[in-house]
Amino acid sequence: MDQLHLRMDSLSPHQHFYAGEFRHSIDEKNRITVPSRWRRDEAEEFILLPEANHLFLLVMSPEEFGGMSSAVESNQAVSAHDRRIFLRHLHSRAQHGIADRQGRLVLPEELCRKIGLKDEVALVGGRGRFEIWNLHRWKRAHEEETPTYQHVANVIGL
Amino acid sequence: MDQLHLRMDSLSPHQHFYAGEFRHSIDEKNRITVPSRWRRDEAEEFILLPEANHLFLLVMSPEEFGGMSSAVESNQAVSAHDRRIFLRHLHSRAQHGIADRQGRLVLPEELCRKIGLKDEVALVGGRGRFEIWNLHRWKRAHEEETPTYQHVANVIGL
DNA sequence: CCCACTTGACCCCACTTTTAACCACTTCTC
DNA sequence: GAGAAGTGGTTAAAAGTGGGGTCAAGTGGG
Repeated sequence: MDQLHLRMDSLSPHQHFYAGEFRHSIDEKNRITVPSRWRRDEAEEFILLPEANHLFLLVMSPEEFGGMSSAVESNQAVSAHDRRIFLRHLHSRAQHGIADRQGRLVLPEELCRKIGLKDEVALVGGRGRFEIWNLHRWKRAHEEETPTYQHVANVIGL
Repeated sequence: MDQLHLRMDSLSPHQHFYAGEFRHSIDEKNRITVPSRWRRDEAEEFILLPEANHLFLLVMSPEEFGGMSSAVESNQAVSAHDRRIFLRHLHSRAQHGIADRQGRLVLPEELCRKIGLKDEVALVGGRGRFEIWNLHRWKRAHEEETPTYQHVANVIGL
């Protein structure tokens, strides 16, 4: 199983970097502006992937997602059965998202409800992907619960 | 035969994937609308392949099916006899399906009955193909499998 | 063997709902 | 102060859905 971890970490060497943390508001139509520094071209396309227990929303490029998918698919450390199940979950949880010309991403209603994205949210940079958190939850995880965050971070490999 | 499964999982040389899970209704004429994001071009042609024990219906492009077929054919890990049997099953189970101009796919009556596709169904994305499930069965399967997903997900770092 | 009738597939039209494109204004940054 | 970034709201287009009409293939009877 450790090989899987290694594989995911090393998959896209050319990966785009999203640096920093932004606090934006999400409007009544569940739109959120992607920070201008994180945009690459107009009419940008993203894949939205809620974290397993709806702690935050992962946002990445389709290429990144494709790489993730094929990394799982070709990983021989896990049984074929488990890979099938996992791939099904991965793809079924993922959603398409397209930014408008103002650089805003429209998030599905259901996703926002489950993750608790309303009013103020935090956009947290990462490698190849960034995360959208409920602001209060982010503050808690980041500032107050640093050890727990550290632990999660280690698992995630940030 | 397990090697064959392995092989089928790892083919898809092209990167096209269907992201997300849609809950649509199937009408009285057994028509189901393919989500617009999943459509490639007008008058689209699909291959319908019921899963071995009628758990769900696999839908894919003819090219994908061709690739699947030839991958089985050229797999040297399985005896020629087994390959012949498997190929015969594969081709006998497969059916043609064409979408109308509204993007709806008409499913054969018998297939719907066997798989239990009526009223509400779930369209589950995948790599190079998507699946059509009876909604209740999908919910059950999805929830039951979650622990396994959690396990793998933690390792991968989602 | 041909004709009439039945059945079912397919195509198109009309309506409803959802989505995304666009415009205008405010705020922030340099 | 100017330009870029972010926000709010309206409008137009596309997606989804239901139903009806038409044509073709299949079937049975004369």
